[in-house]
Amino acid sequence: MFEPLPAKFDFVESEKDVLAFWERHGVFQKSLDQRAGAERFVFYEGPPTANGLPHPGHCLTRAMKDLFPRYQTMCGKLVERKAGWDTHGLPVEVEVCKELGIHTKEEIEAYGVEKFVRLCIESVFRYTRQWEEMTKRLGFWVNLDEAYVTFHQSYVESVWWGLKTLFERGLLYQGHKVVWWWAQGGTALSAGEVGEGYRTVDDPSVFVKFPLVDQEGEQATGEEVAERRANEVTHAGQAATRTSLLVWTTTPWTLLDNHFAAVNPDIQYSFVHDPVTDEYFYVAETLVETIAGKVKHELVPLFTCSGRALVGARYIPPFRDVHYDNTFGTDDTFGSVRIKLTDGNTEYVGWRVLAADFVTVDSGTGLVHQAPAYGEVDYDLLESERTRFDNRDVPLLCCVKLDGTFTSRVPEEYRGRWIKDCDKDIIRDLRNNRMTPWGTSLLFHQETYRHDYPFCPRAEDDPLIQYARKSWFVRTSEYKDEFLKNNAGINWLPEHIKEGRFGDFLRNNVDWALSRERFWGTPLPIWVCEKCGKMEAIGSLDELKAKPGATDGGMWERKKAEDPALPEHLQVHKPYIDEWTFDAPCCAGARMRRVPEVIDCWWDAGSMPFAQWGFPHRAGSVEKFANAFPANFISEALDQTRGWFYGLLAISSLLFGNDEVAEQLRREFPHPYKTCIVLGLMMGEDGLKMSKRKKNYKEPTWIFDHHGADALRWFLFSGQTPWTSVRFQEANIRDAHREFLVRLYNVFSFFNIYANIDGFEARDEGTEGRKDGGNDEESVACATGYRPVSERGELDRWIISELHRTTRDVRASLDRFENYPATQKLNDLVDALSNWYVRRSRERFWKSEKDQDKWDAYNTLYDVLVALSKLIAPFTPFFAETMYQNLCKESDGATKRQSDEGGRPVACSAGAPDSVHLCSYPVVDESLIDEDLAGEMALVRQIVSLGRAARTAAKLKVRQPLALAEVVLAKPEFAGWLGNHRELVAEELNIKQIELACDADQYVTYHVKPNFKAIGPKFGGLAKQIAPALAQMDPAAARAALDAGGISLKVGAQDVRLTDEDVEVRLEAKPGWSAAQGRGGVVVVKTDLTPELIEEGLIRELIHHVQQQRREHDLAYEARITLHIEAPDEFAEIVRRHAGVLERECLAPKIEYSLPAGAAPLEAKVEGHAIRIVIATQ
RNA sequence: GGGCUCGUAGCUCAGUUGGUUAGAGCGCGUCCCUGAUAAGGACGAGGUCCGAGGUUCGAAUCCUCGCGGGCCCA
Repeated sequence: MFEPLPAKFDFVESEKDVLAFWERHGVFQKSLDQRAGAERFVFYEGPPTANGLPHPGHCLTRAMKDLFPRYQTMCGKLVERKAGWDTHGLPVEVEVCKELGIHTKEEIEAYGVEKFVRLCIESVFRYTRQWEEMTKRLGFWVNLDEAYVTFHQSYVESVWWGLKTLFERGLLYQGHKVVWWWAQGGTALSAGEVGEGYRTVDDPSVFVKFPLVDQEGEQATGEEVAERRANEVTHAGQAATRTSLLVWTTTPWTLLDNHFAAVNPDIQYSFVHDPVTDEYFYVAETLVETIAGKVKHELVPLFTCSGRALVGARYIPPFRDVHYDNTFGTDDTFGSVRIKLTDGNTEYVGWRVLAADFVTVDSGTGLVHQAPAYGEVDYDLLESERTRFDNRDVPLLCCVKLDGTFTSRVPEEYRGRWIKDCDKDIIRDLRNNRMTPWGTSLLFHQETYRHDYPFCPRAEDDPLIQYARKSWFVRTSEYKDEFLKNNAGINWLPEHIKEGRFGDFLRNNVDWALSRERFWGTPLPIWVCEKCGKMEAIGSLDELKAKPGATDGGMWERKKAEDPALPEHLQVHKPYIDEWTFDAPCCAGARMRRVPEVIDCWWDAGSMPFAQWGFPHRAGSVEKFANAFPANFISEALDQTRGWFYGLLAISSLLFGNDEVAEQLRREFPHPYKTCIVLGLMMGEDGLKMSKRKKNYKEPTWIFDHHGADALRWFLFSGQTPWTSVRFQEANIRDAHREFLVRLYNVFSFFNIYANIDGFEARDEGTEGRKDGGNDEESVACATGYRPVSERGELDRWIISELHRTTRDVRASLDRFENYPATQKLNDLVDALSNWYVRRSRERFWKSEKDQDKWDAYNTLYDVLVALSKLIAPFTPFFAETMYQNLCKESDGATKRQSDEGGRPVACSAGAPDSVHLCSYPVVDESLIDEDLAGEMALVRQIVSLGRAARTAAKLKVRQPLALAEVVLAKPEFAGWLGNHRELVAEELNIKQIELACDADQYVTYHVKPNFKAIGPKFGGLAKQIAPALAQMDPAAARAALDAGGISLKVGAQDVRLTDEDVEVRLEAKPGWSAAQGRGGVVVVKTDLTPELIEEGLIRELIHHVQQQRREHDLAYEARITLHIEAPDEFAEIVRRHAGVLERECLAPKIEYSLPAGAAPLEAKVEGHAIRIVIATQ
């Protein structure tokens, strides 16, 4: 007996029961215990940033993270799944600030960093709870109880360990980074914030002369330079000394810190004469006319040279006086100082021309003023220039203070003023006061320029400026090649990420800007000597405390005493950690103090492979890490490419990619992940980003309550490839659910109903079991009427074969981490099961005899359903469990029947696992796959489909029996196949006889068409001409030739011989026949109706009405009835003749030809006969 | 502005190493079935595979350019 299924199955409610069942029996834990000691399949959880509520996109990520671990577990692997939470960073601070109604750093400090940080911790916990609920309800099995948390002391100390290692290897250094700086607020803004603040504004646009320094006496370097200088003299003679670079900028205030001018080495520059002032300029050749147009007078081009010929040229900057001091301990100008290069030569530190690829001729002059403190590309250029010098000694020129005002270094009129306010005065200065050595104004031209420029989103009137800040970096660029090598071995899905987005990012690697001038993050573990600046990295709190003279002044103890609830983890956070100082080893009496910065929280997340275990400080962490490194599989959405995916790879390559690593941890690339599935971003219903405000998606909890977790999961897995950026559509969830789960449920329910009616038992001790010859062990099949598949009928063998074909395909797909094709195969199997196997087998289940054929049907359907429950378990774990429990377990938990891995039954006493998730994933038994049978059945299904189309065309409904259909097959070998299944086709189409037409010329015309896939490679250019040549042949002759071994053709001058595989015979129905055509052939239906056929049709109609009545009366399926019928004599006569059919079909052993008194009859018209029916139970 | 990616039926999406009737589900139309039943099924209509060039015997598929959407970075 199987637990009867409710009339209305509630997927949502049943999922809650399943959740409780898993909880009660600790199934997740059992699934791990069961694999203790087994080979591991390592999974890393990318910690969600817990600063917002989860949305359906997060469900996709978590569903994917669940699917493959479940599958691998069922395949016998040990798959530990440690949850994690990303808890640090600006988003958390912003959230807290919103609640407090503050936003600047000063305001936070005024509020109190201690109080602020405690609010951050609380904020993090509030959201993790929502995430945990979603995680559980979705069925994502992950160990939440032992989740790693990035703010935990052990985690922070692991990160410190990594940073200390890198510091000691010289890979962690302090430098500058150009950020978008909000001067009035005194803080840098994140990219997101900057993006919000762009506005269109008019800025000054100035064209300024940078007079070239007479380089007489200097040695021109390179032929191109020498040629240029010779050309100058040729064209300008002595006047060549009156030459300037023409430079363009929209930020005049940055001119005070001009350091270089940049040209593109690969574009052409013109040397032009300005007849108005009688001086000479260099500008990009393509811009000469534009610029001449601006000043409304001619500029005469004299010769051109490449940018390369200008590189190295020295010039006088407009504000040379600003840096005209003893920066280098000399009294000379900045521009005439030469310092040592790494190659032993010397070079000027500034005010010369550099080559830079980023220079374009889109606007300006093709010569770009460089102020590295105020522009990212400018700064990068300085950085790359610095690598040429010993000690990278080139200074950064910066005469602007943090608050956006000029320092005292600049001319008096600008001192202390807001830089943007100075633009006008600077321009006036350039026009009126600042002159070239030959006495012309430095300002060549001035206008306004309309462009987008960012403002502070919190203070609309404050323009942001690019500004270089001191910052800590990890020298990742030195490991670029290692990164690329590592990446080369990673299995990326989709593949293009590897060389595309991710590969590009790696190839353009720049040093990781690690530090953040914020409060809530992992503190940078660098302590600095207050006297000499010597630095030291610390790897753990214990290490810190053990330092000579280490103390925090008793702060922690005091605070802890004040409030015992103070979380211990805060010991390693600001502001507490900042109190710790210790004796400087370098300078007597000096203390070591921590730098103020915290680090980028992406670094936290990227340290997760080792930090999740507290490596290397915690007991046992080294083993744990070694056991789970690298990961077989990770998966996150596309936006993580430069976030987590990069962080993991970079940190792992830096820390574990070299020979110094302990042998236990040494791994070949790739690490720390071998396969990475990159998910598409989920869009809202309107195709835009999901937004809580716009309500363009449904909350996960809403989906769970209305459709269920399985429905959502199946939609996510089967709706599209996972890297598609899918539009969230609620209707699609409902559809996916109906198409697959409801259909499967219907089959399951069908089995449940009839198995119980017929008393089919998976465990039937009353039936003598029989040995299973395929199993070595003393295994016994003990289901009702069990016999091996090979002895069962064709339909049974077919569906079992389909089951194993599907199993093979699904396993292959999942082994490749491809869920989408796997779901399609499963869908096909359920379709085949429901719409062919069950439909074709219904009679076998319904008939009253309990014969072998019936038991075969039950055993077959049972086996397929049990296997399906396991096959779908990783995808839809809830419904899989429901099916499994019902099919395989008594309600008391006893075992019904167990199969071994090959699907062969073993002794009942073996005991089935308690949960489908403790079972092994079905394995393929190749011996049960019959490819020929599969092909035949596919053809039969197609022929049936064509037959139905033909009937539809003739307007003959299936209830009306027909005498004959002719099937004309495209390929002769099909005939043998179809011949075996004639009865099946006949029955399905309700046509008495199916003929295979050999000579079918009366119904169809033949076409012989080339098979391009075959003839293309064979004949190349000739292929195109073969098609018309074939078409001209007499099709009959062509077919005859084919049978004789091949067609010989003359194509042009060439003789061509085509064999069987080179051509395809197509059929087309002739007009006038009720026929349908497909690739397999043509089906022609004889439409003549005989009186006998019409009579049968009438009976079918009658049966239809009787069955309708049974249903209306809600009769039990097996209830016997008496049929009362009142009909015209000729109709009653027909009924009498077919009483046997009625008895069988309607379970109506007794037929009365009068109506009982009092009953309200059904009145119907059957093909013109008015009849009245009453049914009564017996 | 740069990089990556996508553009296929009314909608949401597949489309295997380039091969000649380009698929699925939903929706729509016509109909069937009714012992799985507040289900199920059949058949049909619907496509210049974003546009333009190119490579090739052959292009939805490869290349170039353009248009439009998305993401990341400026």
